[in-house]
Amino acid sequence: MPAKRSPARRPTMKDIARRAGVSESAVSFALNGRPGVSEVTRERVRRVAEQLGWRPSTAARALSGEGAATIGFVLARPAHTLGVDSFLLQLISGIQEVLAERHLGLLFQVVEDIADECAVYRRWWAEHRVDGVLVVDPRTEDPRPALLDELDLPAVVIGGAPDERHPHLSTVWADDAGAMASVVERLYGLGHRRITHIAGLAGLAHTQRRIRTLRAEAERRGLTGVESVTTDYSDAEGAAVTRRVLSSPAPPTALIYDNDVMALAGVAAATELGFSVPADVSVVSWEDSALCRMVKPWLSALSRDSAEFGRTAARELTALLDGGPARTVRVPVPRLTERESTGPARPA
Amino acid sequence: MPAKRSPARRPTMKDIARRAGVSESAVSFALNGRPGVSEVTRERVRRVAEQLGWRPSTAARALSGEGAATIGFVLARPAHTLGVDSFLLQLISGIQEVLAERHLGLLFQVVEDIADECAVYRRWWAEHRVDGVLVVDPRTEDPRPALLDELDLPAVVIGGAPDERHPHLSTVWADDAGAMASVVERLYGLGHRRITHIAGLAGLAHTQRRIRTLRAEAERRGLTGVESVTTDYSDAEGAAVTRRVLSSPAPPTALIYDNDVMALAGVAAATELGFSVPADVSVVSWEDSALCRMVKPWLSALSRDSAEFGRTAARELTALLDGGPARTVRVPVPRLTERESTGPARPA
DNA sequence: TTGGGACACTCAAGCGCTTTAGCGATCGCC
DNA sequence: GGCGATCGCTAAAGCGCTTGAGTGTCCCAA
Repeated sequence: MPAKRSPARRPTMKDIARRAGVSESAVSFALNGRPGVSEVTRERVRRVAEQLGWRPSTAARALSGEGAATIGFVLARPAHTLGVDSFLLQLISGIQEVLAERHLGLLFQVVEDIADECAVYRRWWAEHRVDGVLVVDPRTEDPRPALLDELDLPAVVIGGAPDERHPHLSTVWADDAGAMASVVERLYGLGHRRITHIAGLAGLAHTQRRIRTLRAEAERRGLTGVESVTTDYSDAEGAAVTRRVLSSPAPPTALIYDNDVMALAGVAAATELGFSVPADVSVVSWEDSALCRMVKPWLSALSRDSAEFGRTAARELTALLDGGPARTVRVPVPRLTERESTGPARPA
Repeated sequence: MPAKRSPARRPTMKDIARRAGVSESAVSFALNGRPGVSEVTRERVRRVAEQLGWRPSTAARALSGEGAATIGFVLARPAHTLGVDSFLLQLISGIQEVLAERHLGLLFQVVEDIADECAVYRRWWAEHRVDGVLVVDPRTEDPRPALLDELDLPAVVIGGAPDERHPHLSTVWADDAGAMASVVERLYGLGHRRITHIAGLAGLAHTQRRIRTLRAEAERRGLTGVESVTTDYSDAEGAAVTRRVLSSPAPPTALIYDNDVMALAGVAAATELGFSVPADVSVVSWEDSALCRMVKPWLSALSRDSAEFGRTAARELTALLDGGPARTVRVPVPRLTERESTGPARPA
């Protein structure tokens, strides 16, 4: 009978203390860079710890009031919506980069809706699981800021507009309004007068910002054939809306899609209807990813650095954890990368 | 001066004990469904706990030897590779579904390479952070199983082939070999004799399985114009390889791509070279996602239920955590969904 | 009537770490 | 040379929970 594998035991501070010939407290002081031990002892303790491969137990740390060294990230999207999303993974990898440096863990959860998301925050808080959270997809009517405020859970909202009512939350956002204005400006310059914006989820704050800006820009120029249509971001709805608006008596000559997936589906739908891109209709994707260069014509798109977005958000959160003040930081305005899907409007 | 917000305090078992007029241990017994308290006391304690909104502190639990109620997931991929991957998010959402039921957290980390991944496992283990891990992208020469064995960390390998050398690991896998055989069978039936397989990363176990099977199937049929080319899964390499093989003197009449992104890029590249799909060349994508129906022609693809894959893996892991035996489970063979990108080979 | 369980519960130790209080020894200072 | 301050360290409590070892009560069999 084979001897039961002796599972490697994790060394504790007690082991270090014994080996170094000091008390546990001395070890704690030494390892945490606190005063109370001499330099030579500190060095010795450090060496022993290193040698033993010691790592602090997060559980013990958390229990003695040090925090869980973990930050939380909840994604409230129905599972099937998660298909192809370049933004998200990029964002997460950016977040990770920053968190990893500080040895902070990322607790990740996917839930169905905002109510579930709130429940998760409550649970995490009660379970002592996270020190702070990153909030995505801020809504127009959003219960989360108030909740996080109540729980006193440090948080940064990704993609939200600044919100005075919750001074404890940091916000990292891109200037959608500015980007939308510049896109309209450009399309207008190309001669486009009828523009349809195939937007994302109606409840999202940035969707509303884009819609409002589009309307304002249209009014400013006296355009009447401009509208926004909200969708669920799926290729199916993107295609459906495209077909609908292009079949109307006075179809738009330019389409702005709130993500790359819909833009792609939209181009396919337009082509099927006999519209040529960009000769008959110009297309702009509000998300630049590999997808945009995977179809002909290449899609003109608003590009932003999603990973950097994530890094910025994570940095703000760590600043908050370090006791810094809540801030609102704006990442660079997404820029329009013009490729092949945009061109001059066909003269009426 | 506004009163400092009194941060809500989390109730502890002591609070419950006081309110219910029993000892802490009684509370523990009651709440954990252990014998030692009467039904009426148990019920009373439960009510008080509920009322107070109590949740066990994972930190305390973990410290008293109960495990961290968390499972780990490391993704070893260079950040820029993470662009568009439908499989991954689906997989994760499937995993979540199962873990959420059991209130298990998912600690997620993105790293650069396998060495880093191993370091993360060691750290998590030493820090008491996770009870088990899910391993993806198994390699042919993979240091991870041995490490996890050494650390005695329950783990399930996703997408690996069964491995007798590590009887403590569970494995969840799809039968790539069978799927590849069926694809070759079908293409052969359509008259294709020269087939190129644009594979993924050479180091991945399933890449090798597919390559081996393709070679075997070709030999069995006496085909000589069959080869596999490994890539990094990116659209760029997918397109480049496509251009190269289609420019050769005897170009293949069928292309099998190891993911949807490359298939898409491949179709675009082929079209640019003047090849018509499927008239001149058939295309199969080894991944079915919304992408495959977003371009014309619609891509024929191997479909599998990635979310279910994730659920299965998570279930195996929880079984392992519950003390169950390591197992090897096979998810259904991916099936070829024929759409518009495959057709009869043009007669020589 | 009494001894022995079974039951319902309490006590206290312990998980690995932080932190406050305290205790000798050394040091500076007038 | 005596005093308090400082230094380097130890002892011990506490974080919230689990758990094995009691303790007291009640009931039944002998």
